[in-house]
Amino acid sequence: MVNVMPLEAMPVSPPAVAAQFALLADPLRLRIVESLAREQLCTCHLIAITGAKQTTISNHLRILREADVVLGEAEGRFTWYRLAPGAFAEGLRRLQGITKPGEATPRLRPACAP
Amino acid sequence: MVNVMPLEAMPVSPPAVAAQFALLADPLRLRIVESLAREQLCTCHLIAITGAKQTTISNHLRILREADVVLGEAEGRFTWYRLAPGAFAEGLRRLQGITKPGEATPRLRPACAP
DNA sequence: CGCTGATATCAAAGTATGCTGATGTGGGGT
DNA sequence: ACCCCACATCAGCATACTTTGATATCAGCG
Repeated sequence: MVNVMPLEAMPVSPPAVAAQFALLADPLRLRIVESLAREQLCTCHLIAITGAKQTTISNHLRILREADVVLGEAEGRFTWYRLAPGAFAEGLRRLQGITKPGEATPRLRPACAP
Repeated sequence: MVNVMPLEAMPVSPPAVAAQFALLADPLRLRIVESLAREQLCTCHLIAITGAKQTTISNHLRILREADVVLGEAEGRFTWYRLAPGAFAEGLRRLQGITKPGEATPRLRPACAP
């Protein structure tokens, strides 16, 4: 038996989720992701939007591509990028779990007897 | 005139939001935050839960404290930590904006005429 | 067919980040 | 008063990350 748990129910280990947040932890990469969430764009657009150098943009796009959160489709001389479906879904779920409680956090255990 | 925009409506610049995601970008820090989202804990609990060294935990708690996402309350020899109210709220909003569309991303502009 | 523009890749450099060991502090129990 | 425990701080090290300039690729156009 390898794994009978449905994908959605399978817990994602902290390292994997942290890696998703790490993708959003850079200001420039965050702007790229937020831009691609609105519309498809090619590299040159992102260069114009962000004001960053071509090499820098290309680098971040590779990072996002290798993390499977953006998809690049070569079309002639251009490469159109868009957000991968379901990208950051797990990160969103975890963040909702963190923020949700809202109420005062309970103190469930006595001081220091792990 | 200085600023008449209500706090909730004021846009948060990418660097500030990226900094929030950066707090969650480390696996250990993510575990700490998720633990504190459930219940108040003191340093020794987090040491036991995570298996990390005291110094490491203390370091991350200082980072989280200085970012105003956790609150520490000294009580005798112990320091009880809890998530600050409203912590990561802006990060959550931005992530919802990124994930929300769901549908296929439109291609709004022509190739490269910024 | 050679040139230009869009983009990817690579190596170098500077900076930031996390972990660790040593050390300081301060409360509580004996 | 003394000692132990919970916790914080600091400096050093190793590693990872971002940016940049140089260079390669590759499609379309004259």
